[in-house]
Amino acid sequence: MPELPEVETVRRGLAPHLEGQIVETAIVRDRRLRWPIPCNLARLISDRTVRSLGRRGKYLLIDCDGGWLILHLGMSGSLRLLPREAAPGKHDHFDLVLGSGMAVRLTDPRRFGAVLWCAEDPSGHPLLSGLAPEPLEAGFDATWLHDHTRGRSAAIKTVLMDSHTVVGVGNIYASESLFRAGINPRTAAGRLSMQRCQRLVEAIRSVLAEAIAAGGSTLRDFVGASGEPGYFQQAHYVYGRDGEACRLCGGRIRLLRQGQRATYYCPSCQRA
DNA sequence: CGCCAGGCCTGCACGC
DNA sequence: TGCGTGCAGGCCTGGC
Repeated sequence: MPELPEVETVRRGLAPHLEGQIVETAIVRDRRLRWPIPCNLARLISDRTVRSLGRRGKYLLIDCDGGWLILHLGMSGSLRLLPREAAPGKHDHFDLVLGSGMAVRLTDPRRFGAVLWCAEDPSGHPLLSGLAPEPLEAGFDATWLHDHTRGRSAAIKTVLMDSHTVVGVGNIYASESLFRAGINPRTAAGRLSMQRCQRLVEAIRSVLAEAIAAGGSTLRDFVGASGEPGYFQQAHYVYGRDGEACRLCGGRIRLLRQGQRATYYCPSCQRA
């Protein structure tokens, strides 16, 4: 479920509870995630101190002072902070038990998430080394997007969701960003002008930044027993609004299928 | 029951 | 033959 704003919200919510904490141990209840959780993870991570909680794309990176824990939430993952003795539920596959008496618990019904250990700087890890720039950092700009898309006939919506183009833009924010930029999702990526690349970069940045800001309002509930952190309501312009009226022009929002993923767009506001 | 779901890696087929 | 490219498959459970 989580896209970049949700992952960033989780990061911000957890960071103050993790940084400086000793990891007493890790509890693995079900290793079968996207890749198996390493058997020896508890031994690798026990007694280390968390230096910082970072993020690269949708990956959370826990710097454990001599090793990094890489977390990914997949489609259905969530992390909660709760008392370490709290009884685990059916899909609570992993706990990081902290010296504070709390635990960070991974819940993931579909098990598309990941918990991996990396002994070296994870920027060189195979999963991270080829990733595109961060959308909210300087490396992602119109020049990059323009250069990166030259000669490509694939639809811009598909290209946006490719982590070699920009990280963190999932299905929801791809549709929302293209709407904000006024670009039809089927437009061939290679045919976007520099000006339209500029508009799209700005749209992606603002959509993500607003979603993160909205997520911030849920942080106060992060430690709550009922908390489902990382999920927050956002007023979408197109996503999930098939057949409804466009908030700008009143026309019908349409549903399209691209690469087996749903794309929502307004045919009159978004031109090729 | 079938279909759908916010991710993302892998492998295959294709065209140059 | 080798590359870039673009699909489709696969991993899972839960909800409608």
